[in-house]
Amino acid sequence: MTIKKIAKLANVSSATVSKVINGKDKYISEATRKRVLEIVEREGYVPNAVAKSLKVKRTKTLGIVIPDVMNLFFSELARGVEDAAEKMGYSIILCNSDNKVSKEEKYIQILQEKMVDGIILAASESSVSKYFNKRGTPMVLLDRDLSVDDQVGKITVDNESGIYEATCFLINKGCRDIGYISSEISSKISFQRLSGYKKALLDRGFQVSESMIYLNNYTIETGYYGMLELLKNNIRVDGVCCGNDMIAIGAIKALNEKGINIPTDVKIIGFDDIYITQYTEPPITTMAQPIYKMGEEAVKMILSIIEGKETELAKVFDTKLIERGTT
Amino acid sequence: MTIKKIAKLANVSSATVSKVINGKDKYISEATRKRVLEIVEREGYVPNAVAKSLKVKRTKTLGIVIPDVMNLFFSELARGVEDAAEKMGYSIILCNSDNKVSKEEKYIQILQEKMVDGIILAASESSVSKYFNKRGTPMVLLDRDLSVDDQVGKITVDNESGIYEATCFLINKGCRDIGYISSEISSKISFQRLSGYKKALLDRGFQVSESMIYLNNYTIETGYYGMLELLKNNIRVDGVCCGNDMIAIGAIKALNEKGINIPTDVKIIGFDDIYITQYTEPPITTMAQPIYKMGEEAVKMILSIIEGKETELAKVFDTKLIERGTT
DNA sequence: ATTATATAGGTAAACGTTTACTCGGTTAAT
DNA sequence: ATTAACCGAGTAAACGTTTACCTATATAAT
Repeated sequence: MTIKKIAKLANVSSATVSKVINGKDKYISEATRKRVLEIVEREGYVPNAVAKSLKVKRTKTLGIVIPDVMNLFFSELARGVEDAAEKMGYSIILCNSDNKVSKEEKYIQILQEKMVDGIILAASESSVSKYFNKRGTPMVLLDRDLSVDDQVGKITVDNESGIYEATCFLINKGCRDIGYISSEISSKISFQRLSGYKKALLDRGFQVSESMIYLNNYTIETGYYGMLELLKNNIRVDGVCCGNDMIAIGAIKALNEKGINIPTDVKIIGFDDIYITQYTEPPITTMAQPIYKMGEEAVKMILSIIEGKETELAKVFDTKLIERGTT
Repeated sequence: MTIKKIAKLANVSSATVSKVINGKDKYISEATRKRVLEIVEREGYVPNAVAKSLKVKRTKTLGIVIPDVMNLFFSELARGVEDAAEKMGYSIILCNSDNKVSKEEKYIQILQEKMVDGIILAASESSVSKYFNKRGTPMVLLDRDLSVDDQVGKITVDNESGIYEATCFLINKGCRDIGYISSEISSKISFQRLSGYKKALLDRGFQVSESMIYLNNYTIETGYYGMLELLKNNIRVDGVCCGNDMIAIGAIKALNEKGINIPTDVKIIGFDDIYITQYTEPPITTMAQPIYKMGEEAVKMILSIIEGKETELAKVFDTKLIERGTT
């Protein structure tokens, strides 16, 4: 069923059908309007959005590329994006980059070919600055900052001060030998977080010891092996600041296995506040990012760019301490 | 940049450009092929997939509608789907139904308008059988079975025998008072699971007590409050079979709070084997579904339907016991 | 010498919409 | 009575591809 066939059945032109379907029926009589609508209903007509998109040069579709939906942080981000997009009449194409620049680039190309109206990118850690935005598709960087020369929006969180506060919190709780487990500093956020940890230590009169720092990935495994490593290399460690909550989960597992009590013997603080942290044993104290909200903001920002509105291209959120059982 | 402009620059027809871009260059001289390709590269030409789709009536896009990506079960399903789709050159549009038929229907309509080549649906629990598949878009039901009259593919797991085995396992481990916490039986899977639990009890000479059964949702909260309820209503309970892993997580939290030891005092078994189960404290014993694989199979099946191949329209996987710390 | 086949490429319609523009007719204003 | 404004609807081009079909030349086969 096409608009033309509907038109024939209703004895009107395809223009008329188009108008009534799209509610541009100011100059359509109530009689024809009803008749057309009835036939549309009766015939089970489904509008062809791709034909429409070709004409109006707009797909009402957004692309989102994230490292991995199975990661709770990104699934919440994705959910925030999807919900906000849906409210505004947009669909989203989901792409998992696995933190690989090659996949990321490939996806961005495909999204541009599919003529998405905008791309929301949680860049892989080793992402380079330059994107061939050949089509000039509007883009906003989410969570992961990138020094990019194109005009792109940015939604971030203050990582350095977040980890700074987290570390200070551990110190205030009485920790004296505080370790740090996180990802390699191949990305800006990783650098900023490590920097926050070191700064806090120094500001409070502690020393930074490389044996107290374990860097690998933002994964549970890193937390697990990192904790083991810290325990092996140091006579004592009574607190550890984790680069994110996944790492905290892994660290807790390692401590549990070693029979080390949390929080009595060692205190743990995470970062992100993914929703599972409230259900672990013990529940994890963490520096919360407004994850879902950031997803929402990303679509607000990109829609604003798409609509050509005057837009503030950078929005940085604050983190917030959520104290639970691991401190 | 369009194919026509490229054609002009290369002094060939748009047909020729199209042919070289799509590799249908059997009858194109090496010279023109190179020239066209160079100009394409130089001009940063990006093919317009929506124009192509309109012509070839195929979008290389699949729709997936699931209750919620933030749920680890569905995010793994989604990941399996996305990976398999990507390998076959397909993109996916992600839709969260929140378990609501209204959203589900709305999304299916939109997906059809966007002319996706197929729809993979993890139906909401109260989904009704009939879908207005006006366009006749190929469809496969994933995880959630539905008695549907249209010709749709189905990927499922043997729920009844899965829970049956889980319950038997608890019995074999010495449990005598086994509770069951799960979702309302508003869906086929919920019915089958409850049925498996009851059957196991009866087959082994136990009685089914309604006070030992708590039904609500497939959520952590249900597990938490359900466990509390079971404890309140029964003199003793030494084992509980959970309708899924989220419920198990909630139940464990409740037990931990009550200072009841797992697995000594009460044993817990979950269902699904979402990846977080290995990292909880204690790690959760569960009946595993091949979640990721089921996602992959769903796209294999739908592509096979799309390509008009002779296809077995039902695939049911077995569950597998994974013994960990809660039993 | 004729015919067949392979090579290289062009023409133009079609995919299903939207929309600027046109065209009568009716009503209201001058 | 003329003009202006409003109604209701139709015409046809355009969006960017693909592809069936056509043309023309060169080579090979009979």
